[in-house]
Amino acid sequence: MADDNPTVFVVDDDASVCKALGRLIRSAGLRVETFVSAHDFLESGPFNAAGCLVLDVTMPELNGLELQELLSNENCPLPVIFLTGNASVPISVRAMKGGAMDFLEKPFDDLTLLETIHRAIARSRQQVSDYHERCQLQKRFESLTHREQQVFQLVVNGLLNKQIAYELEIVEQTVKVHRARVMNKMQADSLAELVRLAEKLNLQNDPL
Amino acid sequence: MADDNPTVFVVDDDASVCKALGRLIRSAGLRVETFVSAHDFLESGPFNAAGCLVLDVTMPELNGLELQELLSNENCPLPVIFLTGNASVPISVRAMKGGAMDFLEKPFDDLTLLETIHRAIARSRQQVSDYHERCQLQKRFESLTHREQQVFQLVVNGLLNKQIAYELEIVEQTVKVHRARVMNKMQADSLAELVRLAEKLNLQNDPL
DNA sequence: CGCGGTATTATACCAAAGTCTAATTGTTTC
DNA sequence: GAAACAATTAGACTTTGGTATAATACCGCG
Repeated sequence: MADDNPTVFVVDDDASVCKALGRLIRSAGLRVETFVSAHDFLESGPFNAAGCLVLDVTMPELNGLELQELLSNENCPLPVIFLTGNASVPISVRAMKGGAMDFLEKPFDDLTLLETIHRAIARSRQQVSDYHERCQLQKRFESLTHREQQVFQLVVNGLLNKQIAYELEIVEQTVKVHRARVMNKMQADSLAELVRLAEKLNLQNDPL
Repeated sequence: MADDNPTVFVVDDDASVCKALGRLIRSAGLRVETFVSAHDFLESGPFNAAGCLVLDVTMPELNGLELQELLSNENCPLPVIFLTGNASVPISVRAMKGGAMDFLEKPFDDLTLLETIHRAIARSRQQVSDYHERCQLQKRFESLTHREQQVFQLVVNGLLNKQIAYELEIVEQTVKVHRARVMNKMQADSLAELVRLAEKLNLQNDPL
């Protein structure tokens, strides 16, 4: 929806590998950017569009696993595919536990890699669109005044206007005013929708 | 809540390994059952209580990976921890992609294994309780008549009674009757709660 | 000080939802 | 065929929710 031209980022300290991978991926009709170090890659950020990352595990300075961890801490929407020549089980397990899309040993099958890349991009698209949606929601929520947020919370907890009024020690009419503004600002046109928005915002259910 | 005595199932074709693992896990205060083959284990099912599975990868007949896949197809609530002597990267990756909790190489650290087991059990508890909640919900939903299910769907889509009446080509009063029965049978005491129940039931939002 | 934003309340009214009683119809089941 | 269940509708009534207009009060900022 946003950017229908996803980029595959290739990071490998071996320039010839970068070149070969770039050629392969480009041949599949995808945009590619290659980097011979994690630092080079990081400088080209930030990454908020869909895409994926093809990563060599063993690199000087910042290796593949470290880069993966660093990115995941920043909610980077790029799924990671590891490539490696001399891998060990603990490393591959760590990579997968870290949320890697796949972990391929060289020499790998070109088609396998391309297929994995396509799955990664599909996931990335989903992540990016979810993220955007959540951002917009969050923005709307923050546009609510404190009182409106309180009323929002209590409304989606299922309380009646009169009960909300009692909780907040105000009058029912005041609740109605806040409630109407909540519906407007959150762009919800039914209570059902408002509840769903609250769920997406992780508004707790129980807390009084 | 349900069963506060989780069982660790150990499956390894080497009886002495079973024995040693049993001793170790029991020493941590957990209930253990050991099996020397996947078939033996499967016959002791079904497994609907919390627990976890400690699994050798290489076994005759049905190996660890195959057993994992088989169980995951049945929504088995037992997280799997793999143990292996002679592992390869592709196998560990496949295991992790299959949702394994961890993949440990022998010789492994006892404490590491126990810690992993505890995390697995915690996850299993969550899965079991989610599953039970979902079952109860599903039962309630199925206790609704067809008409009531239709009304349910349209209500949580945010339609007004009169709109629902128009959709179903009936009169508003009839909708009210169905709606009241839905609230009763679903044990929801507010529209907000009903919407949340619908979400948990994966009732689609849009479809007319 | 005046202006804008927020919170509050009152009044009044309409629309929507919930409840209760009661009746009719069709289907299934014993 | 009677009993049980499901679906439907009518009528009457109450409660709740939504909307509009208006007014008061507080606060911070320029």
